[in-house]
Formats: sequence, structure tokens, C-alpha cells
Amino acid sequence: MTQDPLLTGLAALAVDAPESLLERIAARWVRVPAPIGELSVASTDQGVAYVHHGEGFAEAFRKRFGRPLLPATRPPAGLLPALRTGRLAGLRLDLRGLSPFQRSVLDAVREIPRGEVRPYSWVAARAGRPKAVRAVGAALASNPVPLLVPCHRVTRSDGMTGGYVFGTPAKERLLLGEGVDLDRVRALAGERVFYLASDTTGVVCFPTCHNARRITPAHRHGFRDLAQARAAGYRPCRTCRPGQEAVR
DNA sequence: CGCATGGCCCTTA
DNA sequence: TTAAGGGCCATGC
Repeated sequence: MTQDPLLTGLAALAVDAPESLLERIAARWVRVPAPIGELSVASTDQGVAYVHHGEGFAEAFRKRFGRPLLPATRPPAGLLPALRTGRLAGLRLDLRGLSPFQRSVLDAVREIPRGEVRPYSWVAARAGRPKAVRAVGAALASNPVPLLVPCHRVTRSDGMTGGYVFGTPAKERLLLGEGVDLDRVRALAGERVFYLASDTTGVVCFPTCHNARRITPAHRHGFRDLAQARAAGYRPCRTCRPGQEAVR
């Protein structure tokens, strides 16, 4: 018998745990529709922690988080709109457990607008680690919340699609669904064009930047690298911010 | 111009 | 503690 108040308190909890304790410890899961098929989504009391596609959701969750998993009665607030519109407003994410580097990578990825793509090197620079390009790839490979943090919008600097947690084909389907003209990106890359400039605005952009898409053909100029664009008198677009990545 | 090869750096085993 | 390897990148034939 102990009179220790802490121990007696803990013993009481074990017998009669308050609902809040369960919610602190366990995660809740739901299945929701997405453009690439059904997703399994796990949330804690802090927000969405895990998005899974395909088989083996429960096993993968247990292996990664090691906490109890219970069914939820409904999707967490903001999840369905976020999947539909790509807007995260009103949706909380639980990204505890990620390293500072991973978090800064995901923060950078969240800057990429729907319908546009950026290179891995751009993400590395925005995350404050311009040379950690491969590490960005590794960090995105373990992105716990794909689609919500849109890592499918990060593509290779040579114009190829690059890898994806849910497979490259899924990545391409998502991008096409958002209106990214992958054929055009590839055609430009085939001509070694990775930047587009407008001689009416004097601005140079990534090809998928919404500003670049409005350049009239007569005023459009393609560049292989930013140095050449700068030499021709163009300054980087303040929206898509080319030049945060390493020079080609 | 296509391919190979170092380089880089964060994570995991 | 260290070593190996990854959703990459730039260079050099």
C-alpha cells in the first residue's frame, strides 16, 4: 500500500480513464475519397497526423506511430474541403515527431500553389538548406500527410516528374487534375527551357507560375538558367521566386 | 545530347 | 558511433 498521491492518482486513471485521456493517447481514423482513390486518414487531438493510400494502413500506422488506433465517427474539420480544393484553411495538422528539417521542408512545400510545380532544389533553398537537395527528396518520401502538404508539386529540375510516396503515376494524375500541363513542361524541358520571361514585364518565372502562363507568345522568352535570364535584363518573379534554388 | 559519376546532407539501421 | 543510401543536381564525356 502506498500513500503516494501520484501513484494513487495514476491507479485511478487506469481504472477510470477520462475521455480526454483516451483522446490524448489514441488516434482516430476515417476513410475519405480523393482524386487518386480512397485514402485512410489518422488524426490525433492535435490534427491530422497520417494520410495513407492503398493497403496496409493500420500496420503502417502502428509501425510508424505506435499508438492505439480507433475508428472516428466523422472526418476531422476541414479535411474534406482541403482534399477537394487544396486549401488547408481550418484544417489542423499534427506534425510532432518530425525533425526541424522535415518541418521546414514541409513548410516550403506548402508555399507551392495548386496547379504549379517547383524543383527539389527550390524547396531545399526555401527550407534554408540549399545544398540538402537529396535530403529534401528523402524528407518528402516520408511526408506523413501527402496531398495535404502537396509534395506531389515538387518535381525534378530536368523536367521529369520524379518520385512520389504513392507512386509516380499517382503524382502525375494529381498534377494533371490540378491543371498542370505536363506535356508542355516536358516539351519545354526538351528544348532546355526551364524558365519563361516576359519582355513586357521584365520578369522571369518558372513555366507553371500563373504569371508565366499569361505571357503572350510574341513576348515570351525561354531560358535554360536564371543567370542567362538575368543577363538579358530579367528579374525573378516575386510570386514563384526562381533563383532560390541552385544555379544550373 | 544522353548517360555516368561524384557530391551533398539528413536519416536509419 | 558510423556507414549506407535516398522521390536529386550539375558536370563531364
